[in-house]
Amino acid sequence: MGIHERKIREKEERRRQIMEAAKLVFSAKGFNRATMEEIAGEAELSPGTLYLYFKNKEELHTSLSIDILKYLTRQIRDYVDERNMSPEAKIYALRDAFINVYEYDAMVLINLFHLQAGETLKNLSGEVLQQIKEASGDALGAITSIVQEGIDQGVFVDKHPVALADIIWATYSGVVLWVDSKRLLNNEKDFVKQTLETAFDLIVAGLRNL
Amino acid sequence: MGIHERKIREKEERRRQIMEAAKLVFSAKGFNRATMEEIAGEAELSPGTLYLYFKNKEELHTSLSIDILKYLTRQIRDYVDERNMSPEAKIYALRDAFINVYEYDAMVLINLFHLQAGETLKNLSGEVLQQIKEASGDALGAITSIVQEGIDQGVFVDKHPVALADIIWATYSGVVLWVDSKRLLNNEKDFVKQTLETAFDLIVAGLRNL
Amino acid sequence: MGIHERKIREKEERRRQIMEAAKLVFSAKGFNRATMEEIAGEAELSPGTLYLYFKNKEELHTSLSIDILKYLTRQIRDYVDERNMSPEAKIYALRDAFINVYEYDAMVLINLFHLQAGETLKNLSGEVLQQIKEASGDALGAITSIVQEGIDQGVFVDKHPVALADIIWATYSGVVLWVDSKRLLNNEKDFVKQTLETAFDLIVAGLRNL
Amino acid sequence: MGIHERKIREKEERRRQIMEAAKLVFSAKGFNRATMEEIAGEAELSPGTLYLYFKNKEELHTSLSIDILKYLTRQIRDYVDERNMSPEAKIYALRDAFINVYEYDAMVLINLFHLQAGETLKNLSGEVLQQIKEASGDALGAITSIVQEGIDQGVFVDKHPVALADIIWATYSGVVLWVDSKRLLNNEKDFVKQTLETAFDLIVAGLRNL
DNA sequence: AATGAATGAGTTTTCATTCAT
DNA sequence: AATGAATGAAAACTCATTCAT
Repeated sequence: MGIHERKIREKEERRRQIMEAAKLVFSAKGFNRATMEEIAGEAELSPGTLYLYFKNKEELHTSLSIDILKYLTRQIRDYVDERNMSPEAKIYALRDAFINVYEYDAMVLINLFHLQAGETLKNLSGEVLQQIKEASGDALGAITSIVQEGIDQGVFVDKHPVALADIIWATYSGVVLWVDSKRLLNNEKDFVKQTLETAFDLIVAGLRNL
Repeated sequence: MGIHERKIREKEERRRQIMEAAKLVFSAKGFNRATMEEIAGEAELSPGTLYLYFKNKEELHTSLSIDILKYLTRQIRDYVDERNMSPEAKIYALRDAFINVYEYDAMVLINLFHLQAGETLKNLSGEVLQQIKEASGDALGAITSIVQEGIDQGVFVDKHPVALADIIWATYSGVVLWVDSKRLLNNEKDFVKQTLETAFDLIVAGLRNL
Repeated sequence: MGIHERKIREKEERRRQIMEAAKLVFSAKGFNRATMEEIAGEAELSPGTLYLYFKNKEELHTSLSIDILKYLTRQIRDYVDERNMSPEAKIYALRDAFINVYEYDAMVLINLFHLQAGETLKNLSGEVLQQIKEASGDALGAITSIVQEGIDQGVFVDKHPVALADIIWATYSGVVLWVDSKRLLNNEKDFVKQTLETAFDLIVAGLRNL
Repeated sequence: MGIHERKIREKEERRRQIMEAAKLVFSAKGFNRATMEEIAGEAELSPGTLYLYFKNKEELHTSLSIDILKYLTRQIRDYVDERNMSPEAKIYALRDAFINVYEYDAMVLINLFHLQAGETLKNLSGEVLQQIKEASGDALGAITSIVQEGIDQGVFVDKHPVALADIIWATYSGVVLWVDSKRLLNNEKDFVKQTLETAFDLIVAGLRNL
């Protein structure tokens, strides 16, 4: 491995280190109350260094979301590309992908939906907005494909597949956020998994039997 | 009408006037970028006056949410209390209540879900938190009653009614937020109504046929 | 008693009522943290009414001080005008006047010395400044007379009587403020009386024996 | 000198620079009318920078007082520790320490007594209150030692030494404040030194001859 | 590459005072 | 005379970002 590769690798590591710190701080404080100084402290770096790796606070925040979106898309694609599955089984596989991603990094996923739901979106710079748009377009596209397949095979109700994908996505984000908020409001335990399972039973029954 | 009643009425009117202005500004800018000065300007009042009616910015913001939650609860209760309806029809009525409320004041509803989803919740004072908790407890309770009735009559799938109510609520908020975010991201038009209709078809089919 | 006299009497009563409330609030909060609204509340009047009796907050505060200064001056003069006392006895009588005034209304006296010591003095309007100047000039004058008499009779050390009066006054205010501050800092009990007694023993011994 | 020492030294210098500016502004305007912006301007720094060195306005103000209290305590201790002096001479030395400190920095000393006398004390945070308490405890303790020594040697009147120290301190602060206030009220010149000299003649005579 | 001290724009909130009723 | 709603100026403090070292 040449010196050049090592440099690149080190740089990537440093990026990770910052994102890891940012994840913790954003999760604990939310976007606005999180300070770059605290993130820097958490990453054991100085504030100035953060700006060598991320253009600004917003971009740092968004990178977390883009990351998880890409991870989610990869997971979904894996299932979609597997040929020998019924559309119905694929929806359940989608559900498992959702649950996996949630369990892989709940904090970042919640961050993503906060971003999607919140005022932050309004204030995003065009460039970053574009990135988010693409990444979420990919994820939605993957879901749409599954639904489309089911419709094509006559197994699913014949509605506009994009609308159905929207509903699936909305249910996913809605459940994650709502359970998180109930956790905060009532100190309830985390029951995202169970809720998603029931939700998908409903969805599948609906898709099939409508 | 005595002088006392008129005073009270005027005071109430002034409160409304401020909330109306706040609604516009919070919707346009989000909580953080909205300034009390701008709200005051919109209400054609001085900044100081706002503080005669609301303890602080947070409380002003939250009263909007509590208001819409109460309005929503009233709407739902109206349907629940009507006896001659099948549970299934009640779910559709619930859907219509949701759509009504959305169409009555989309901006405030989105605000509510932003609040519920967002970091704001973390920073709310105990007292206000309690109010929100109660108001959303009421709404959820109303939904749970409907579901319970359906289960009791053997029409709906026999799952924990609170979990089902959670899913309905999560779908509602998820759809509203997601469509809003697609509108922002892709300049798409508002299709909350259609999406909710399809979503409830799925939900009802699910509740019935599971 | 005519209607006119009653009106005047009522007016005077209302002034008292306000000053009584102001005393409590200024003592509890200090000049800056005390609000006109709180004083009004304490007096069971509306804020606007205060301005019918006092030009502004400052004047209301200062009236308290002028009042106690006048009361103090009257007390001192009573002793000075009594002929059959040795200068030494008069100094002790002065001490008793000081103690009396302190016990009569410690809060207002402390207020006076705060005013005298504090930044408030810098910001007083010319007119009010003049009033304070006169009132404290009167009190100091009375003290000076006593000292002068002692010097004239050859009983007291022959120093500039104004300087000696200053020292007596400074000791009085210093003791009152310092004991008050020790009370606040260390939750000690009020020992102004004892301290003043010892202080005057020292002063008298000094005036005589120097 | 290493780079680390230089940094520390620079930091200390910056602190001084801010305190110097604060001293000027607080003296001219008093605590409340002084603004952080003006202090920053005087120090040729930006407002934000002040907050890197002092938690808030109050702490900046109090550090001035704590500084002068420590300086005063050091001065007094110097005299107390000198063995070959009569208690009486020590009291005169104390007087000179008082005068020295006054002449060294009258403005800050007046500020200290304002703080001690004023409403500020009521609003101090616990931590700062503690610091002030300790610093003034030290100063009072040093004075008490001197008095104690005189009592032990039978030269001074046998009264409670703490009470005597209180009187000395009260006289000091009373004289400084009263002369300052006469200066403000009557445009008189500064005669703290003379007044303190006379005051201490009285005190010493009193301590000895009572 | 990393630092971290300095910046300074931006916002909430308070409260003495006024004035229409 | 009394009210009390409305005013609006004023100031502390925060924090993303820069840049000299």
